Amino acid sequence: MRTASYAQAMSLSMFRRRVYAVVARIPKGTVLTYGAVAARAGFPRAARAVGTAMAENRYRDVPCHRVVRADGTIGGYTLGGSRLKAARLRREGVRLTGDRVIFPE
DNA sequence: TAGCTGACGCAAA
DNA sequence: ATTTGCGCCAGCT
Repeated sequence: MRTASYAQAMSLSMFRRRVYAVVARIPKGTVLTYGAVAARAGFPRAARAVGTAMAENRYRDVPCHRVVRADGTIGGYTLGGSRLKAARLRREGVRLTGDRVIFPE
């Protein structure tokens, strides 16, 4: 099932609360890398764990498709595959070349 | 407590 | 451009 908001979730670890809070604020049309999310959440070396947290995200207000790899490649997308993830990003205005994100400056 | 598993990151080959 | 290897870490068994 899919809860409306991560903020209402009652049994999330502190790590995931912070991570989801960061992802929830990523503006439409922009992206952050897994590592950047980890750093902003206060766990600078937990990029990998952020990936796991995204893979298990169940909240509508956590736009996990806006989190991509540091080298610009899309990264995974449990619901629909990286192909759909790229499509959603393009639809939001994110610049891509093939399946690679073009980071602004 | 000890292992194992990934929507990762990065350097090296 | 790819692939491999290794370090990292939270979460689960």
